[in-house]
Formats: sequence, C-alpha cells, structure tokens
Amino acid sequence: DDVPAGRDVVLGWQDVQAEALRRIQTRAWPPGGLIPNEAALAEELGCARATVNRALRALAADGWLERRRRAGTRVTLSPQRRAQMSVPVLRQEIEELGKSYAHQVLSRTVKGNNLAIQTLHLADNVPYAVEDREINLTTLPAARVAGFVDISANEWLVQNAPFDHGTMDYSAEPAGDFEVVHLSCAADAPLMILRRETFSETGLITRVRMAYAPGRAVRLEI
Amino acid sequence: DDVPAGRDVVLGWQDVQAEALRRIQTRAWPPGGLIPNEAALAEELGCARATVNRALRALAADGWLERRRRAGTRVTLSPQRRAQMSVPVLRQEIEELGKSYAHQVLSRTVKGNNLAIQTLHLADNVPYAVEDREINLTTLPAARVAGFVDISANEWLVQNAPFDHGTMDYSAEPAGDFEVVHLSCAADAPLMILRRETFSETGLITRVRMAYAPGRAVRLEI
DNA sequence: TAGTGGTCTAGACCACGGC
DNA sequence: CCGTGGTCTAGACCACTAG
Repeated sequence: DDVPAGRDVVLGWQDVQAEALRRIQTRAWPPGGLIPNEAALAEELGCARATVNRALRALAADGWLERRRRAGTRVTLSPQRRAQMSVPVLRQEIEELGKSYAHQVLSRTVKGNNLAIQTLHLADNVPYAVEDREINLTTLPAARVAGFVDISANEWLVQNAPFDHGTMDYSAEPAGDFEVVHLSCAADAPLMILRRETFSETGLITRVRMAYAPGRAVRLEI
Repeated sequence: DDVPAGRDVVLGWQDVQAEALRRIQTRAWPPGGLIPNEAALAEELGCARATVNRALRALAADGWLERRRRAGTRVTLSPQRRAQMSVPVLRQEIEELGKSYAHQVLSRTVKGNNLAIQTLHLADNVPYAVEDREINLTTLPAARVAGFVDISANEWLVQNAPFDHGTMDYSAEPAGDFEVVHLSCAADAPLMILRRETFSETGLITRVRMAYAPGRAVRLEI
C-alpha cells in the first residue's frame, strides 16, 4: 500500500512480455525480423537475462516468436495461434449442465487381447452420446476384469489409464442405424463424431468413437 | 562424448518433471493428496528450488497438479487434460495438403460500422469452405478500404488484426441453400461448421461462420 | 569456432491466503 | 501470523548450430 515514491520498480517477466508483444504488434519488430538478443534486451530494460528469457520463452510458446540457438530469435511470419479445449469426461460435462448423469453398457465382448464395449450415456435420462470403444488388454490388463457398470469405461480409463499422448478427430457424419436407435434421432441427421486414440509409453491403450446427439458443439478457447 | 565416470550428473528440470509425473501416475502421490513443498523436494533430489519450481509449474500447466500459495501443491483429482490445435489459416491448410489455393469474394457490404464479406475458398479449384464474416470497423478501421481480393479476409486479418482472445465453436449442421450452391454438396449433407469470434482489448474484431466441404475433420493433439 | 539460447544455482524478497 | 509458491538476480556452464 505505502510504496515509497522513489522505490525502484522491478520489471517482472510479464512486463517484459507485454513490452515485447507491443513491439511485435506495432511492428517495431517486423514479422520475420531478428530481435535483439537476450543480453541486449536485459540491459536495455534493466533486468536480468533470466527475466528476459522467461518472457521470450512464453511468447515463443504462444507462437509469436521462433527461437533457435545461435540463430537468435525472430518474429513469427504468420503467428499460428493455438486453441485449447479441456478433454471431455462425459459425466462431468453433463453434470456441469445441471443434468443427472447415467450410463448403460450396451455390449461387452472380449476377443483375444481386445475388449470391445459399447456404452450409452444419458443426461436426465435422455440419450446424450453413444460410445463404441476398444481397449487394448495387452497394455491395460486390469480392464479385463472391469465390468464398467458402476463406473463407465470413459471414466474408469481417466482414473486408471494415464496416457502420454493421443489424438482427437472431430467430424460431421450422418447418423447411421446404430445412432438412430440409441440416440433416437432421424436417419442421416448430422452428428458430431469424435474419434480418439490414446497411447502410453508402451503402445495403444484405447480407441473410441463417440457419437453425440444433435446440438452438441465443441468449444475451444484461443 | 567423453563424460568422466565420476562426473556429477546435474538434475535438469525435465528430469524432475519426469520423476514427479512417475510418482503421480504410480500413485506414490495419490490423487487429491498434498505433495512435499519445493524446498523439501529440492533437497531430496539434490537440485535448486528453482529447478523444482520450473518442473512443477510445467506439470501444473499440463493439468497434473494444482498449486496455491500457502496451501501447497496437490495432485489434481481427475486430471483434465487439455487438447490443442493450431488455429487454421485456410491458405496454409490447403497448401499443406499439396493443393493450390484460391479464393473468390462472393459479396462485400458496408453497413454503418459493420463490414460483411462472403468468401469462397478453393483447393485445386474445388470448393473447400465458404466463409460468412462480419468485421467491426470501429475496432478495425483499416478494413474499410481493403478489398480482400489479392489476400483473403481470413489471411488479411491474421496479419493485420492481432487479437487477445477468442472462441471457436464447431458443430455439425445440415447443408443449407447457401452451402449447397457454393460447396456443391447435397442438400442436408452433414457439414462441419466453425463459428469464431475474436476480440482485441477494445472489443470485438470479427465474427465468422465457416462451412467446410464434407469430409474435413478437426484434429487435436493431446 | 564463436555467438546464441537453455539451463542450473544460491540467495533473496515478496504476495497471497490458510490458519 | 507465517509457510508456501512466485519471482528476480548475478553468475556460470553448456548445447547447439550458423557461418
């Protein structure tokens, strides 16, 4: 509260980041151009190199800068911003809508080292999504004895199968017989389809195809 | 190459991160539980607190940990992983498919401080997406004199209108008359629709509805 | 080979917010 | 109040790589 008037204001890394971003956006640092190195900026701005480093690293992570040893730091030609979404866990997603969650196992089959399971997810007893999943029992033997009745496969996997990386593909597809029956939608209605694969260090854990009832949108924040 | 056998191996922050992640995944640090504080970990692992700090900060950014001053660091109860995608710039997206990009301005109307522009994007002369856009001339006066003929509105905005934040909503919708005509697809064909709004500090910059030709998927990496 | 970013360290001060 | 994470500093060494 009582900051003395003459107190040295220390420059934080967020201040450095803001100043650098200003220079990028005003084109004081033109697109594709080389910017001063960390030591020079630190001296100019009156802070330590580590502070400049953190600020520039953050800008690089956000896609504004490209940094390479020896070659220096350049302003990205066309800033490719990244959009983020949190990976959906259906029960949470539905409960956050203020609805009650329930699920039904439609089928469960073990064939060799592959477990196939189909699940219907309900929000307030209305079909919300149908899930068609394979689980690799080689990488995840514990799944062989799980019934997925009390806890859905979706949620069980989140809790029991930490994964390294994976992919998610959304597409728009017409409803097929399977979806028409379980989501009670019209034939050929446009549905949002999610295909997801997740991997651990040792290989594929699970592959799932999720068909959402009409109306569900996917929101990402930039 | 010739590392002396007895050389002190310095623990890097990525090593600390890997070790912490191992403890989370093996439940040595149980979900919801408090983990040792930074000073303790630094001593245990034999590195500086700053190194531990960076590792734990990275894990928190990835959703594995929740950190609060004074309250300490806990393992996230249900790790809500985040998925990322790079924001599509159509010309780049198409050229990365090995196809030639072109675009046509379908209409351009100024009404008050609002510029409406419709654009068709082509890949190898085949319709790829139609764009229906509004630009706020109050926040972006420079757009009033741009024709968007040489450079599409999509790309012009990327280069000239840096934004702070925004939202992207994908949904599956049946093709309407507008899409049937310009994407030459069947009526009611399931299309992936993207609605995006971007904002600067001073307000809305642009709002766009993009309808993609059938078959285009949205890929996110986890 | 020399210049640049990447990182570690030891110490320090501070803001936040449970207690 | 006071412990915890958040950050800054000054200095140092290293890895990478362009020229």
